[in-house]
Amino acid sequence: MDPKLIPFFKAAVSVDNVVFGFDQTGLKVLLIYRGADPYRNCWALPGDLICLDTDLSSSAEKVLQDLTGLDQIYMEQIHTFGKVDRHPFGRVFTVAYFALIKIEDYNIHPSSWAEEAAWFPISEIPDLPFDHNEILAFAKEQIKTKIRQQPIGFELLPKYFTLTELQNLYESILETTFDVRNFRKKILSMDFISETGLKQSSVTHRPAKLYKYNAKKYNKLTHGGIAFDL
Amino acid sequence: MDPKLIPFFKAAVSVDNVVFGFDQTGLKVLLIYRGADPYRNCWALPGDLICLDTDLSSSAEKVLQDLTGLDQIYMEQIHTFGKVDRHPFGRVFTVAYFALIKIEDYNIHPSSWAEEAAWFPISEIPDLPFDHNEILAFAKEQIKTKIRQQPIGFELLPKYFTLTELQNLYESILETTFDVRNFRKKILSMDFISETGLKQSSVTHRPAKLYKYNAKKYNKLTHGGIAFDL
DNA sequence: GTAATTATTGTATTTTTTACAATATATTCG
DNA sequence: CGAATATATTGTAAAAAATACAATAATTAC
Repeated sequence: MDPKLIPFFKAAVSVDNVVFGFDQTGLKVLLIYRGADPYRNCWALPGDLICLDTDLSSSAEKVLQDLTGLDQIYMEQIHTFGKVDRHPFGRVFTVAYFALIKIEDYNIHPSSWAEEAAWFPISEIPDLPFDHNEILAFAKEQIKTKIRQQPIGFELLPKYFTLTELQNLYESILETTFDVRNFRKKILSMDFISETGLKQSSVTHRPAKLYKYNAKKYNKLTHGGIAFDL
Repeated sequence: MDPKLIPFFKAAVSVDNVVFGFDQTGLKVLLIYRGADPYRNCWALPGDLICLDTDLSSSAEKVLQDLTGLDQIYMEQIHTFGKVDRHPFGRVFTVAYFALIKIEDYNIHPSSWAEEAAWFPISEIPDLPFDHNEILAFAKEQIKTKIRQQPIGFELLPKYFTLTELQNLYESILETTFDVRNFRKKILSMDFISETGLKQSSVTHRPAKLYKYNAKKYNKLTHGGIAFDL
């Protein structure tokens, strides 16, 4: 390598994942308990340095899988953070991703140096190391924008869900409320969720119909240029 | 440094800027003619490796200024590209930014190793080195999305502009056409462009009124939760 | 003053959004 | 079995926004 180039090739790159989940009590974020320096014994976003023989997008998946066991997850890059002093060990740029998962469909297995993993309500996030609070705030804004424009909310719900659950999800993420009738009219008019014929069971009141998301119909719609917008 | 960490700290990070401009003939992108390896004597996006003592966002500005003389420009991060083999000299991650400028307000001064700088129509971009064509395609999509949701189009127009120019800008970027009456109604109803009292001069036909963008009004609007959307 | 060129404006129709409350279906308990 | 409880489901009228469509106005060049 040309000696002039050497000082440029001394950076590390990491990936930090903001994994969102949703249950009846609202939006959650997955944090791990760090069993490695720096910031050992802190809750933090699942993230790690990248091996330089692996593509960035593959690294994002690998980091998440190594720390939590999560595999084959919807992930999207959101932003790269690169303040000089953000990492105590040297110059580390971090690429943040967000992921959306159906909590009940996965067992989280903390591994590698992640000693624990747990879901934290979005409103009860502790102080996190590095610039992780900033990353999380960024991700939260991103998911708000995104969920209004693309049907990613379904990634957070079980395969079969009720319209009330769907509305709760939107209200929770967007921090607003919708009129029940208007919400249903709008969602159903978009025509990419369909009835399953099934109903809720083991509830102590009128059971709701179960619906499912129909990605094919959405794709057909968007190919015609129609945008999802709530 | 812990010996285990050494292999991670061998990456470089670069910034690549997609600078958009606009004139009567449409949307343009600023390219530079490379006078340095690799890909010497090629047109490419203005981009360079980052000095590791500088924050990422400052680096983006610095790289653009060093290569083109452009300073104090509206810039926004769009995506980070990190394929293993994207750079022949080693593992280089690149953070792409887009910038919007009023072509006539700036003189471009290619400097450092940029031998020339020139505006290329968006539809006539040559084959570019690295993954620059991919980056540009990404930026083009981004600007389409963004311009429909935030009043960034004004960054591309002179301080005083006609409604026809504004419409041409939107039609050019969104690759569509709007009805003249409806476009004007919508833009004016948003109430953040105002008449200047001035008119076009030295045109060989009825002169158009000149308008200006009023950022204060837009900010007042958005604080009330109203979104710009075209 | 006539031709050429672009700028500007209004209205009726359709579609979408909004606001608002009564009825339906299930379980539990007495 | 009936009443109480709890949530699910549905319709309509009014307001706002989007759309489709073409005639008139202001300037310069000849």
